[in-house]
Amino acid sequence: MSGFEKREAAWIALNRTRTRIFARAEQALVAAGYPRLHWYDVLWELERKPEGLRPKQLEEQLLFDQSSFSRQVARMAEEGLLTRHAVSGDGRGRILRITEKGRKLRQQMWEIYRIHIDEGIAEAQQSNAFTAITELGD
Amino acid sequence: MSGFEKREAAWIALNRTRTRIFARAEQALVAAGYPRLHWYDVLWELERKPEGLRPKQLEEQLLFDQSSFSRQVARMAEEGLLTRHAVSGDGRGRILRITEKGRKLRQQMWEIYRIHIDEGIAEAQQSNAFTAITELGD
DNA sequence: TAAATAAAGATGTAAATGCATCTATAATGA
DNA sequence: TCATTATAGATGCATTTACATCTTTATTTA
Repeated sequence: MSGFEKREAAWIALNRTRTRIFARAEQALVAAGYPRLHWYDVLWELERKPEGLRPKQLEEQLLFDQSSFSRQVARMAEEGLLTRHAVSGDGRGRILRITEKGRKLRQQMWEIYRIHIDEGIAEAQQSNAFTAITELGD
Repeated sequence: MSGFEKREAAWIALNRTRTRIFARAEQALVAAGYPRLHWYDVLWELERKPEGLRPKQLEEQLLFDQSSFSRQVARMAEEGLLTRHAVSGDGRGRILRITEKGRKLRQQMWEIYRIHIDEGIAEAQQSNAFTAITELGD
């Protein structure tokens, strides 16, 4: 197997595992009446930075489209999950901060999300989905 | 590190790597005037099954939403990438088959996609993104 | 410093998505 | 066999996405 073929096999395993876990977790979250994982990701990044983050930073971190994210932020603010503040020293910018409601929601979502991470990774491991990754060599 | 913490770390690495490669590949495909990867995936599955596949099978395989996929298939058929045939013995069903145009497009998309797989997996490897996966234990 | 350029974020609009529901056919079972 | 239930796929409709563009403020440069 060539280097590229190994990397290709690793990609397939990676992508499959990720897609399966992601789909199951989202299904469970929606079934429980919670938002989807791209909202979770924003809440999590904001929770780790109590001083707040600018939309631009989050877009780059999470690889989100700028305009879609602008509206996502507006929706999340409407739901009371985060607040948008003016930035001292840059009149163009905003600082996003998570709210208590946002923290609580993230925690509740995590209780569901974690189950699917745990089960999904264990399942991938048991079915040897990761051998393509461990056999990449160096 | 507990078993769960290890699996959680593996998930984070997995998800990050997948997201990065996926985003870069899609960006490159769109920039080159090609469709996105969920079209690619359908073309690829169909190319591997010359006898054709039913929408239901593809939905399950690729974890697509039924109604969205129904319309995606219609768009792909409009573009001449696949054909929809009646199924003998089941008046409800359809059989999807890739066309020559579909095969050609998949090949062209692959030439771009493969670069990002190769680079992205190599990069992840070099930055030790996979140690969380190799250290999962047994 | 004034003009030109860049950067951050918002918004108009067309297309895509996803839930609920519908239609048509198949399978089940009383 | 006829009525009930299940399955495959399509569609109405409201929401979300993403490209292009716009507005506002900041930075650069002539």
